[in-house]
Amino acid sequence: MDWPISEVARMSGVTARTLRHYDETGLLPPARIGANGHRYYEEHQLLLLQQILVLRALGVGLPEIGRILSAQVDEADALRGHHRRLLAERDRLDALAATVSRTIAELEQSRKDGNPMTINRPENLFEGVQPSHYAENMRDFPELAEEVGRRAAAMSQADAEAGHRERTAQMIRLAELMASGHPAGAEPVQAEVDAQYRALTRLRTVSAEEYRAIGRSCVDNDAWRTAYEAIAPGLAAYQRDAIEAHVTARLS
Amino acid sequence: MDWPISEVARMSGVTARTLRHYDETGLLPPARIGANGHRYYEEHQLLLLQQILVLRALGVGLPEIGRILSAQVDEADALRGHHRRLLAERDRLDALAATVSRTIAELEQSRKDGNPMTINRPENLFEGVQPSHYAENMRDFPELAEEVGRRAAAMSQADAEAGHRERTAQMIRLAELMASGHPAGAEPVQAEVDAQYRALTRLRTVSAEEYRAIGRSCVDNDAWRTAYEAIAPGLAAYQRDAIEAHVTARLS
DNA sequence: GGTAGGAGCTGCCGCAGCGGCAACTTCAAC
DNA sequence: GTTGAAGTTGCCGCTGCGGCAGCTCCTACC
Repeated sequence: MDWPISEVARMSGVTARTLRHYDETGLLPPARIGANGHRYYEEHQLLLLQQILVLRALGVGLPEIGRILSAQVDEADALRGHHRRLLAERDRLDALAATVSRTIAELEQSRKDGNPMTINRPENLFEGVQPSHYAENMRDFPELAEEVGRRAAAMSQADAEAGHRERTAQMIRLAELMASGHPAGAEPVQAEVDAQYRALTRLRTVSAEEYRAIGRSCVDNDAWRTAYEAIAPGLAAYQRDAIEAHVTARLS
Repeated sequence: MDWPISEVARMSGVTARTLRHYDETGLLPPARIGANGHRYYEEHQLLLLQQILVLRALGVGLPEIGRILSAQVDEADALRGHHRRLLAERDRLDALAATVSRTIAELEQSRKDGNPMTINRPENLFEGVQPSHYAENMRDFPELAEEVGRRAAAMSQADAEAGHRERTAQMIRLAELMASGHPAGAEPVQAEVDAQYRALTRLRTVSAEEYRAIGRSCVDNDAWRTAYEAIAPGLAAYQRDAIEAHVTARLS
């Protein structure tokens, strides 16, 4: 069973032009090419196309998609990965919708009050806008990521939201300490980090060297750094230094 | 209270380059420009930027975004519109995730069976991939759209899914009638359309002329036509003709 | 008062991912 | 045998920025 290009275009919703483009660039060659030069696709190509479109919907670039598909050993495993990422992206949109909802409420409130609308925490206007672009967040700590993933799957929606709010609150407390001039090694900062560390060890034992690596990731990992810097400039490095100091002072 | 470009970039997560680009193209000029040429943004600009980023996340092009923002009378109303579209987009991702999930199941089933994986309905591989790109679907029938929207909001997740499946089943039955050679005016086709029409009138009274217009929309409205054509080529026109015949034969 | 570093500015070039032609061939059907 | 739909290969163009270079500015420190 094979299909000509127009049928594949109809079934998948992409244009024939796009399919030709994917052939030209080597991303998705057809199963065979007729003596007349026409392209014919089989089931395997449809499965590949599905993956391509899913990844594209997640904002992955075509060259990167090509690498993922060619490096792929188990198709079902790969699909499970895509599935996870789709759900994460869905949650991001959910968060974005919640942000918009909050903005509406603030807008109406200020309209009722008559004051000209003053935004208290402008950062909050943009929660959920960061494009996830195939978040390979925790690739440096695969086991930890797995553990966290398993816990997250078991959590309810409300629990997940509460967790997220708590982490944000932690970051804001840290930002305030930074703004008020405390060096990273100062007592109140170290108390915060200690609380963070103990929350982490409740999940799993973390060695001093591992914790130091996590601290470095606050700056080195793109996604994490962005999250910190969105709260306040320099916060990522501040968190890293605070962890550094904590490890030196209390874990060695 | 105003912020320099780097602060806005940090808070919103976009680059300063992007903000300059939005100024150059007139999409988002800063609140004021200092004597030194530096750009400064105030709260109103942050609110506009939020809308720009939300719309961009929905796949709306920058020129279109510009038109929407300038045509906007009530900010809160506009935000409510964006909010609805965000939720719709989230649901699309949900559908896509479900499709992937189903593919995984089929893949594992065929692996257990040992047969080389045969796809029964290849179309099903691609449910949810059509980019919604600011679906202005029912703009031709604003009242009907509103009614449907209100019902949809009151429905549970399961109800909504069931409704979607039923509509898909209708389309497939129609496609089979078309494939077996029945003309659009033939009895079994007309029976289908009659059932559709009666389901519609249960929601709201629909005049003959209105129903004819809905029929034309199956072909003229991009989103609807795509949905029909994804099932079978020519199905959109077939549905339109069937409605046309139904109106002529039974509603006049 | 010099100067070093960071942030801002204005160009300008380039790239990804196609869309939209044009010009030609092929296929299926009547 | 003709005709209309569907296929092919090019090539040009667009969008939405990223990434420079080259310059100005401001602040801070010595």
